[in-house]
Amino acid sequence: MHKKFDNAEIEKKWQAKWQESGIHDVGLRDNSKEKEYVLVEWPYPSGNLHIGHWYAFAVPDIYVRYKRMMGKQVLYPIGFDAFGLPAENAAIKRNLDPKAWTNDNIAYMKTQLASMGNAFSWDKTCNSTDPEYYKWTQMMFTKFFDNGIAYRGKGVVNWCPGCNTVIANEQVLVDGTCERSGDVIEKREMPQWMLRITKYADRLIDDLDALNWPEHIKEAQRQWIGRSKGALIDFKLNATGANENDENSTIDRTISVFTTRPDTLYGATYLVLAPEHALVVQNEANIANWSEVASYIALTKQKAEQDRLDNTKEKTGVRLGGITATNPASGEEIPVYISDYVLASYGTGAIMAVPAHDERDNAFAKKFGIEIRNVISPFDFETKQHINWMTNVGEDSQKVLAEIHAGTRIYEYKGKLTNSGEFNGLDSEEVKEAIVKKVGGRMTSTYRLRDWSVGRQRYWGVPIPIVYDPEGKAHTVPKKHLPWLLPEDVDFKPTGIAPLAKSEALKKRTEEIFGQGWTPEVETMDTFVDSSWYFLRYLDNHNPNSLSTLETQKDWMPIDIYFGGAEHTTMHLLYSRFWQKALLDLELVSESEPYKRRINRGLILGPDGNKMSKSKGNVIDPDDHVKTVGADVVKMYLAFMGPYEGSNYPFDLGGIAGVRRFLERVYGLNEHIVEVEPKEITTLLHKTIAKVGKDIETFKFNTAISAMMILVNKAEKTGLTETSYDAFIRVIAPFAPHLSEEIWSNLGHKESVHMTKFPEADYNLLTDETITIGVQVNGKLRGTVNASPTATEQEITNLALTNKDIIRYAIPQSIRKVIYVPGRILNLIIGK
RNA sequence: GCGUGGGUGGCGAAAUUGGUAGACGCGUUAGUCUUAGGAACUAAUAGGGUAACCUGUGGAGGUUCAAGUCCUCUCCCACGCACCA
Repeated sequence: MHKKFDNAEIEKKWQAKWQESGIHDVGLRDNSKEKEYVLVEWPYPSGNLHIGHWYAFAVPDIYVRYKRMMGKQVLYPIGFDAFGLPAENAAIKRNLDPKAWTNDNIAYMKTQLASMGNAFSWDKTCNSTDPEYYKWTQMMFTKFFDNGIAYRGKGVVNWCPGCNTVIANEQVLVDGTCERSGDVIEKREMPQWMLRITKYADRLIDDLDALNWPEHIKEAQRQWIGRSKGALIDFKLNATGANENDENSTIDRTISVFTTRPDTLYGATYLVLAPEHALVVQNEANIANWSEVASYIALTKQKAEQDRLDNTKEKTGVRLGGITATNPASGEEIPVYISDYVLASYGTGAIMAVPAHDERDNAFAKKFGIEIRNVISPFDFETKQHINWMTNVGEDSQKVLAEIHAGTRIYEYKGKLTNSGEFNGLDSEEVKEAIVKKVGGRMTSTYRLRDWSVGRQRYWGVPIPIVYDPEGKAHTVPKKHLPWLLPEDVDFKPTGIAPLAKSEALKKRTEEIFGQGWTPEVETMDTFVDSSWYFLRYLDNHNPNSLSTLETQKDWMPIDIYFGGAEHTTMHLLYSRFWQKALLDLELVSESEPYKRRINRGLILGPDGNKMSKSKGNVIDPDDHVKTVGADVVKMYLAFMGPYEGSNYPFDLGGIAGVRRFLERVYGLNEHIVEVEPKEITTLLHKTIAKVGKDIETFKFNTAISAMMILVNKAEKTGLTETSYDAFIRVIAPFAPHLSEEIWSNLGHKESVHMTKFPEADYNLLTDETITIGVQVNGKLRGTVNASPTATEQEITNLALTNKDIIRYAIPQSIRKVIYVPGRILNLIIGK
């Protein structure tokens, strides 16, 4: 029976009562309860909540409420990651104060968040733009600086010549132009504040093993860090031009390359340098075709890294005229090229190219007519055996082998060395170190991961707490001067110099504190810094003396479960893990890993199947739906759409009415209360309790809801006892917190339903009296039989053979074999 | 291009992890009730076929008594790729 309910009224009433009684606050530590720290990624206050925020916060709230009803003390905080580009852009565009814009947004979003009715721990909240928050961000930065983790390095940025400033990747259009000025963006190397995350690369990979994360997330992190083991090998450079014998020649006579395949050294028939490689510019005088080289370098600066690495595109490059290198193994003189498929940021920015055994080198060598020399053979000449995969090649293996030996087919695997002097016939894996030793190289690892560039030439961020003495040496701002406040007398319109450089107040403050001639750092921090430690501040958000005490951390850390978006898999998650480890080394935290468990939620797409974005105009505003159908319905519908951890769902409001109907039925179920209910209802109730609990633990809220629907459908027909209804309301309470509270109170309870215990399933009540078993004949389903769960194979077979659907296919005499899977299926095999 | 995930009815999905494919919900169709319905209730609903049956989980092969699930190859889609957060 449907019974309409006034969602607006119910929500208002209970939200007020919850707030008044403070039942969602965590309060002080309760030693009688186990702790559970549930973290959701804090939002950027962009202006208003969209449906993605609901998905991100309201659905995990089911888990939070369930855990509380299971007797845990649960921390479920929320805050705002409020520094960032959008505030600054809004400020530039509409001439607003970024601080006011941000604070207005936060205030509005807080009221919207309250309308969700989540069990947020509002007593533990924070905001990255609050000086009481960012003073700790600055304190940690100064510690990092003192310990060599933060340093002044060099990084590549997007430079817009039109705006005369650095611009974000986001502001670069696909064609490589600036979204604001339309100018072609140039890659420019500039001095940058960096954090030495690469020093932690091995720990970041190795510590993944112990984490209870989905394997795919761990793997994505491993790939992102990209550890590869190989060798550094020096090649001698020769200038064959006029300057060769010049004492004053600036030529650097060796170049170091990184390779994962030192075993192929004899096959290195040329070298390739990244166009940005320092040696190229330094050797201008030795390079015969300098103008050609220079124009190629200029062209490279306009290319995105992704395009440079695109293997489907034709390789380009320029040979350095007048320069050669000596292969340290074979002693041969080989040509040197520059090409954009080699990146300055990876390895040493230079490679030895082995075109017979590397696809990219092969494509390049073919285009430039360079010798391709086979040095690894998949054929063992001694034993006359093909090695591993060769035996599986569908083609004529003799032909394939001949092609490999002739250098007309690439072979990228291990094998036996050939054309490699004294190493011929040896195993490619075993010979690596010997070759490296012969040429005076060394084994090492390199990483795809680069140090984290944290400085930004922007206004709306945490000021980097560094000042420079009159000699230009950097010093940290002492702790007593923190927070090192963001000045407000700033014009942040882009003019080519950092906004903070225009602040008189900052300049004056610096001189007053440190003395004449001292100048402030004018860069602010990347916002990923703020979100690298916020979960620590939640724990101790009012503490003026510590970012978070070790005692508090020991209570709550590591985070039991971290819900977030897949887009943060590599960057945010890696940065914050690094931050935690860096803090551990400084003895500021108690744990080496911040997140015990991580779940990436699916992505809610716009109705058109694209990612929601304001520019595409496909953003769904949840407020209207909350008004018409209610917060419980919106929340439950989102939970019902599909598994939480999973794929992407185009948001379609069509189904929301079904959830509303369901809740109306739940509300009307009190009209079906009976003195005695059928046993099957009791069984079903206990099955539902067990299933809902299990599904919440595994974030399959969708099937939990479907199980509750099945129970309600049944109970409406047969009736249920008040005890059962009472239990069911507690089961649904985490999903529909407002309505369940209303029903609970109507049932005469004084205490909040959310303060009660989640029901326990009685395992004695879980077994059905009869089960249905599918009967197959030769693997095809031909009928079903009903039997007791304890029936034997013989009894089931006998039943099947009296069933006329089945007997048509399988007469007893024809049965050759019987396969019985208890409680599931019976397969009768007939025939010869 | 590289990395990660995914492809099952008209739609969102489920499938006890190798065992009755499509639970649950939306939508649709027919009927009931109603002054009325964009309400509620009842029934049907993967496709083909009058039926018996046959076909069916992106595609092609394979393993198995049995494949959405395992193996090989392949096509397509989404997300991330370091200054958006």
